[in-house]
Amino acid sequence: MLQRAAHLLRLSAAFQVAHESDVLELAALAQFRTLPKGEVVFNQGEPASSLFLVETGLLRVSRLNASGRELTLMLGGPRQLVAGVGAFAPGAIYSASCVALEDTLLLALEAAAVRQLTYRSPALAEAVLTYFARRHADLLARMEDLLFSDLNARLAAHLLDQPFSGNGYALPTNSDLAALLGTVPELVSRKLGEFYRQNYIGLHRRSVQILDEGALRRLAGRQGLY
Amino acid sequence: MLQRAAHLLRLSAAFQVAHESDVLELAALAQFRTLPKGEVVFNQGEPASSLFLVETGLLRVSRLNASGRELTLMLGGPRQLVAGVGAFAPGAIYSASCVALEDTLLLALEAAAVRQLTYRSPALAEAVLTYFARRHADLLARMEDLLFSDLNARLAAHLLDQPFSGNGYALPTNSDLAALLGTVPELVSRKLGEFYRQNYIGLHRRSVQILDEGALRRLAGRQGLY
DNA sequence: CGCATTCTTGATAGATATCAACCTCCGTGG
DNA sequence: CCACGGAGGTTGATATCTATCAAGAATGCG
Repeated sequence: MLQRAAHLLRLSAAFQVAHESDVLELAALAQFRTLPKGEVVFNQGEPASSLFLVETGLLRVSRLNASGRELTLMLGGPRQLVAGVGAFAPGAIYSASCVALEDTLLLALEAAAVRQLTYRSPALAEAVLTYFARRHADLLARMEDLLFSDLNARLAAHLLDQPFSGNGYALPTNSDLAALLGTVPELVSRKLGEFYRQNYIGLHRRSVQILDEGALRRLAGRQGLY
Repeated sequence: MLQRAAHLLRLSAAFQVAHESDVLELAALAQFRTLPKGEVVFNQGEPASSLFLVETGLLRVSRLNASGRELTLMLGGPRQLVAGVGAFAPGAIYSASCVALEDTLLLALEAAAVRQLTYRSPALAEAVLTYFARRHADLLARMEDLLFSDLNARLAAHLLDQPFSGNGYALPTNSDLAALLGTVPELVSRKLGEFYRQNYIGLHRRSVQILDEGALRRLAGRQGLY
């Protein structure tokens, strides 16, 4: 179990370059946990007691705003760290909520312990600081995208970024897509319909295939994000 | 000079809780620099060789997007750190540009040296990590605000957040305000006009006074940001 | 005083959000 | 096996907000 935890830690982008002894110390503090689909991992505003590394499954981190709209900040799949920044926040309060979108197996690390270890180990501090800086840059890019590109561009970019394994990408619900793209379900439905009618995509039973990649790239107008 | 640098470092939010010996080491690496108003400090995409601590004056950090719109990410006044996150970015590339909005006196710290020091000193690592986490949370709040509140709310919040020292807040140009609020100059002009006509604010020669704080708070619909 | 920048304002276009109605699909239980 | 119910999807009508373009007015600086 400890070996498995160490293995997962070594694979993660956040801890990748940390020293081996740090990895082992982290692994000793870690606990595997299984979550059924739909389970809440943490809620915005709660004390940030843990951070999480996904082994298998998928987590969604999102913020719910006052008027009921939801914005998905990140999807955490295998090897991804969730609540990494939150665990270092002053006051250590989660600034978003997290739910399992699928049955998920994850490694939970106690936030306070990780903080102490990180402060003391140069290699770990380097890994974590670099990870934070990257997340910051990603967030800036995302913000700019949400602010300055229109929904056609965001949806096109999202579709292009899906790994089209075999035949088609199974769409999440329109609500979920809307939360990812920063809009509402109705507009997702409309835009998907438009793309379909213009033969940019094939669409059958919530399974999408890209038919005209050039057109989508033109709409996206930039390198992929999401 | 070294004492002055150390003093400034101790006052900054980012390095505040660091150990005294770290402060002295940082101070030894630091150089004061004076910039005339309008001077470019760095440009997006350049190698991030330095980070900056403002002693007096004002810096603007902003991103210019493909279609020519500008978004101001932060204003760095006295005691504030600029490019702190960028200096730790993988590849160490500035992810935004920075200009002096006023004549500015700042302390320049060599990024590579700061990184090394930060990795090695637990107290400094803690200060910097905490600072990063706070910036991350701030950025999330800003993003949500730009996405989900309308311009009335953003402008009202901005006005409420100004320190109304004595009689009135001297507005920056409409372009500058637009970059702060994520919109275009014309709309800033219109909204300011509306607020004035409804007697929410007094407006004379680019100097604003709040006349109806309640109305502005209602528009803002939340605690201040900006 | 004249020039250049910025500000203001109207007209208009376009994108996004909202509300409501209806439809489709799918699983469940009678 | 079929009927039912509910969640999610689609679509139209409409409102609102934001952006754009262009012209003229105000302002400040040399």
